Amino acid sequence: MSVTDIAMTNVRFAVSVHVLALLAVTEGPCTSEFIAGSVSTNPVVIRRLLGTLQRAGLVIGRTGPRGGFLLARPARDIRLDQLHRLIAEGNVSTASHSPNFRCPVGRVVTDVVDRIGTRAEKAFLEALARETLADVVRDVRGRMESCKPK
Amino acid sequence: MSVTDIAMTNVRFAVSVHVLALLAVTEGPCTSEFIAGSVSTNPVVIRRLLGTLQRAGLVIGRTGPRGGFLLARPARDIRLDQLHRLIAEGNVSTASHSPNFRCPVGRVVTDVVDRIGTRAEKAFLEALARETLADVVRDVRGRMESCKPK
DNA sequence: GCCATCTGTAGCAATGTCCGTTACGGATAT
DNA sequence: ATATCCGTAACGGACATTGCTACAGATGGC
Repeated sequence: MSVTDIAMTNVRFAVSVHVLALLAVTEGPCTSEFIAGSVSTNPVVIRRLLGTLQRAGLVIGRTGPRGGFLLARPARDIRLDQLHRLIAEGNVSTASHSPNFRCPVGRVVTDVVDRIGTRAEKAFLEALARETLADVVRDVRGRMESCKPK
Repeated sequence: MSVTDIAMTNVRFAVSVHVLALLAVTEGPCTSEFIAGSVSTNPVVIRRLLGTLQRAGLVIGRTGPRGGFLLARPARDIRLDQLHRLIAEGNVSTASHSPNFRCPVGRVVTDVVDRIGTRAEKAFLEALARETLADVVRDVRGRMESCKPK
């Protein structure tokens, strides 16, 4: 994704960061209803999103009373580029079209566009890879302190 | 852009690169119908897209017989990041949601996500900025030579 | 001046994606 | 046992984008 597009897709990334930070800050498991309250959405939306993260091994969902979601690993072992790859799968920034192959330009332009997009997307993900969830949590905690109503 | 295509959103960037390369390679003005033939789409779609590029000063559209579209500047003066900014306006990678501000995490997480997205988007655009339309055209010409049916 | 050519744009149907919601089955602490 | 909570299917609505028709306006060639 990327920068290119991502209208709604990016909301999913933002929500994912939000939820993971919430799980890191909170002690004990968080129910989808509690999380949905913080995100301002529906619990099912949260369960759907965290289902993806659970299959990737980032969180654990437990059913039953006292259940909810927990981080599956320490925050410093979750890199933001991994998260973005999970969430934005398929929404590459340089999605390409299907030109007319009988035109000499159309026949080759797809490869050129792919090369450009791959390079830019790599730079995007490398920037995300420089930060982990632990960095995010540190930032969140710092801002929570400084705006505490007291 | 057929029905089976995956991400529709970023196709506009790919088509823009395609069209600009076509304009650079072709001598004289190109009609929207000719361009649409190369892109495999409808002439109106081309006119809509090139309308945006025209307002940004990248191309010139001339009405009437012998009319069509021309590049408004030399290819080396069109950087790909400018093009992407034009096309993907609004679809920034930093799209964020609207959390519950009564939650201490929700209250601050938007700023954190914005910071992350801005940084990654900057890296994306800087990668694009390293290339101009002239580089694209050189690449296209090279590939046209090597796959010429002869 | 007349006319054929082309852009510029509005309007509309079709398509696809994502979200929010309801509903229900299954798992599990107590 | 039972209340709690996840997992998932299903459905409607909101929204974006594309493809298309139609027509007004500009313009070069005769």
